[in-house]
Amino acid sequence: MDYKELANLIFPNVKDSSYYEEKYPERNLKEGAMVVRFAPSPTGFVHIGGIFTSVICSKVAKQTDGVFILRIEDTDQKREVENGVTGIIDALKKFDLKPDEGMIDETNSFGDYGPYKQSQRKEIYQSFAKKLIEEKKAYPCFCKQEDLDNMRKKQEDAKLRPGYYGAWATCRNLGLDEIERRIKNGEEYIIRFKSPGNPEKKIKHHDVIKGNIDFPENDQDIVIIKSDGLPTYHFAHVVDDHLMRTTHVIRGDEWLSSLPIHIQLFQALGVKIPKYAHIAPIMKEENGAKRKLSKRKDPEAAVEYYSKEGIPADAAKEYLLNIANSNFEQWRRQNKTASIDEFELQLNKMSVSGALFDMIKLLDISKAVISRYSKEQVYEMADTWAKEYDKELQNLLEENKEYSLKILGIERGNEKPRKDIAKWSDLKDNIEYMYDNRFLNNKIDYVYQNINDQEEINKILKEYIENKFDISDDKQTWFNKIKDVAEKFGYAREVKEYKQNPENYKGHVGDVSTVIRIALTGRANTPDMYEIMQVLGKDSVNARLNKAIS
RNA sequence: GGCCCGUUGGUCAAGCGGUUAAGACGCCACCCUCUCAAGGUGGAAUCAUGGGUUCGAUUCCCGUACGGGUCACCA
Repeated sequence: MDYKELANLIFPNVKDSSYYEEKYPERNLKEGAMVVRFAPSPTGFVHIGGIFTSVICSKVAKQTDGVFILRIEDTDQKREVENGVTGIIDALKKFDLKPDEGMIDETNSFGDYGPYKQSQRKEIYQSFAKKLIEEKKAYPCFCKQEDLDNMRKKQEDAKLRPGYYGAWATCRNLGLDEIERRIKNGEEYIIRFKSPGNPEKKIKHHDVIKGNIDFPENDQDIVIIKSDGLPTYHFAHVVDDHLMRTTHVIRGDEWLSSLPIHIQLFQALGVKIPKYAHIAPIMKEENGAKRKLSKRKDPEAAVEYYSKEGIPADAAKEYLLNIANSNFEQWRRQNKTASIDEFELQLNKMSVSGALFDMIKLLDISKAVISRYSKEQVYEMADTWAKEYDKELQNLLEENKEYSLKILGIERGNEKPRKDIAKWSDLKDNIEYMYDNRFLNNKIDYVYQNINDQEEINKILKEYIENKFDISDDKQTWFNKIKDVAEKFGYAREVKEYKQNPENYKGHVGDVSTVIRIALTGRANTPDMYEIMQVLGKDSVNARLNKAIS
């Protein structure tokens, strides 16, 4: 028996690796085009870090006329969750991240380099594992978990580096006959890579984000094919990214330390090593300590959170882009209405260490993003959100769409649009009082401010509604009339006038307009009152002020 | 513990041997103003630490401290 026969004994029915090399040829792309992939596991929880990686991948692919692949890494069937792939696809859709190749549902994909789900690529991995066995670069290992545990214990007791390497790699030296006998005997085994590494030697690596890093060579005989026939991450990564002709592996930096393994595997296969960009995770501060955003502890780690709160996907993306390249903010200031597609992301400008997640900053960005939307866009997005999360808001918006649009249009589209909505869940409180059927039928708790004598208030409101208010006034006339009311009752027409000689007046026009505002809306702070009256209309203004008087 | 990586205001961060150490969020004050939001102006606030190298270190080197990652038939 020789190694070729051994390889045949282990993988009798797989194609030669050259078949796959031909099937998935070098891509014919223009110079500098980047082929990248987002490769999550379908474990049932889409982490914002995944969206972060995807945003970066998709951006970089688009910028270079490259390819953005969605590959599903489901080689661990124990952790897999039902509809996990669908969850990932839906999450990407929500953020408008469109892969150029990859999975489109639980089992189907599009693109010429598929399948894009690792469990469907079993034979491919086995083909390459077979090649390694033939070349004596991999071997079957019969060690049981128990054997490995014992070995580890001995190593620990002797204060040695743990692991399956060198002299500890007992199955490495098994004779062919023994291997054959044990396999034919039905013993369970896995395939290990026979590492040629020497930890005394260093390998040099240049990471696109992290820069130059030197590692000791790997000497662990890592598992490449598990007992269920599926590959481990390390092997799947190398085979897939080679066959998919990935140019840049963009992934979380928790992978950085296994890089020596990956490089070794690429070399053993005799194929080109892609460039790597290891991104730092998004962190969270807790009791003074930094840690990765955790799916168990931090609601904002879940993509679901953003949907629930009604934070627009655009806002989350801008925030993420801002974490990725801090010059994004500057670009945004100079290109206020441009699509983020026009921003050029640079991988090598990304931070080497993880940024703390800052909800306040996100919300600030979100306010700016929403302020740029047209009233129609706001309507559509808010309504879509409300359908799922807030029926009451949905009713409000839909019972009179034209009217709702008018409300949403207040102070929108100006030079300096309002920035008071950070998320759709804020909206109801922002617009609710504008609807007569709510406002007029509900009991309103008027909390007046500087002027709070009810008689005085009634005098002001009556004067205004009976003698002054005219819906057809232009803004200047409208405001002059409020000043008239102020003057009539002993309040300064101008705030400045009052501030100079406060003893001459009971107050100023601002106090008077506040009375009207509160009577009109039930609140002290609102957008521009003139616009509000215009939207409400004559009858509503009348009814509201009269309601406040009585 | 071994191996990697990192440390500039409260946060995100520019910076690449000589700078008054940008900018943004947040905070404070003022201005604008019919309220609020926005906007404008200004302010407080930073180079972890000890040694080198250098005419000169935030920047380069070494140590220390602190933080992060990783050491599976998980990805």
